Parts: sequence; structure tokens; C-alpha cells
Amino acid sequence: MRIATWNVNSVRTRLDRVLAFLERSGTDVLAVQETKCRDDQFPHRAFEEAGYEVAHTGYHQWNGVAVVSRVGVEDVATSFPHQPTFAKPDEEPRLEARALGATCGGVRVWSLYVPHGRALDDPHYAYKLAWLEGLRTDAEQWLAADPGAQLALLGDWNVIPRDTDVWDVTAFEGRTHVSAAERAAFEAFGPAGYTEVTREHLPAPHTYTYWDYQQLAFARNKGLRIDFAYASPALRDRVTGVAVDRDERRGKGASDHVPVVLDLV
DNA sequence: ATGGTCGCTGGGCGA
Repeated sequence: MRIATWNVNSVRTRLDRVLAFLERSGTDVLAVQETKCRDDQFPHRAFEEAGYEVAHTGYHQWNGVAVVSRVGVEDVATSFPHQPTFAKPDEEPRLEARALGATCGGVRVWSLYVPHGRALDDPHYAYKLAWLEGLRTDAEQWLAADPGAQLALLGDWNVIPRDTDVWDVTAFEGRTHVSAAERAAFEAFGPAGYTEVTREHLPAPHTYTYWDYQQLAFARNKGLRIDFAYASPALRDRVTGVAVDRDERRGKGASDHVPVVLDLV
């Protein structure tokens, strides 16, 4: 079985590229982030015609996450129990479409779009830390309830865990993604029982999954490693290889992120 | 070169 995660930055604009990726990669389950649409705008039919079922949640033009699978989609959850809400000024707190869980071929797959954080003094930063903490709390509980479960936490984590996960970490001084608190919140999934399997299989420094659209970042290889896959022990044992589909960033009409692909026995 | 890249939307926000 092959499982992948990809922040597509609009599933409607990227539809042809996503379908082409599924076909050429032979991916069975794809966790999608940043669909940037409501569910009634999602191109369900195109995926169904390609042989995939879709579970998607999206409330407006921002965020939006999905799991598309050709090995079944069961027990869909459009949030996790401790997922925080975010309150804009003078508005009621709202849940955002940043997490979707679905069981596909015996694997509990979560497509995750961790809040960006914006700036260290922004309310979105505290929200980001709470979001990661809430997810860790639930992930630990899922594993405690069933230590043999195959669980995959896939997505755009918006954290640069190591200095070698960016072209020049000094360019991020005082910014989000590299703070000690964010890195601790990311690493806390280890003690919770999970292994970050993309690093386990692709340990080379400067293995990037994202390049900004601006300033010719891809041509200059000014990238970030922010897309990851935490696996429970039972799933980790099945992972035989990981690939970053760097070529997907090339050419006109690319997402700023590329797919990360896990091979399972 | 008083912008600079995208996407959604149809002005400005979000990344």
C-alpha cells in the first residue's frame, strides 16, 4: 500500500496535477491539505471517476482538508476531540477545517493542516501551540486505547523541526516555525508513542517539501521541510520507504508544497 | 523596477 500527503494549495486549481500524481505514483490513500473550498465546491466526481472515494471538510475559501482513497473510507471525523477553536475579534469561536480522519484499508489516516501562527506575538501563534497540544493529547489517547492500531498523522505541520530543515535558519530568527515552543510541541509526538517516519527514511539535511512562490525560491533551492508523517508503532513497522516528489514543484501551475509518499508492506 | 508569488475573489486576506 502507498500513502501520501500533499498540501495542494487549492484542489480545484490543481485538479489535473493531483489526478496525474495519483496515477503516476500509484498512491492508494492521499491526505490533502488546503483544498481551499467548501465541500459543495470540491471536485468529487473527478476523483470518483479515477476510482477514489473522498472524505472532505471545508467551510469557505481557506483551509480545507481531505482524504482520498481507493482502499475504502470509513469512520470519517472532521475534527479531533481536543481540537481548539479560533475566535476572531467580535466573533464566536469557530472550529476550522484543518483535520480530517478516515480509516482506509485498516489504517487510521489523519490529514492535518497545522495553523501557520503568523507571528510570535499574534493570537494565531498561541492557537497553533494549543492545536498541536490538543492533537498530541488525542493521539496519545488513541494509542492507549489500542496499542496495536495503525495510525498515521500526515500533513503540513508548519514547523521547521531542525536548523537543517531550512536553507538558512538565521533568516527565521524571531519568526514562527522555528521557535523552541513550536519545536517542542512537534517533538512531543515522540514521547506520545509516534515516530516521524519521513525523517527515519530520509535523514539527509536540507530535504525540503516546500518552496515559497516568491523570490525564485525553488530555483535557488530556498526550501523548508514542514510536511511530515508520524506513525504509530504498528504502522511504523510497515513503512519500507519514503519519497519526496520534488519534481512536482517544477513548471507552471505547481503547488508550493510537494507530495511526500510512504510505501507500506 | 516604489513591485516582487500565488489563490480566492472580485477588495483584501492568508500563506
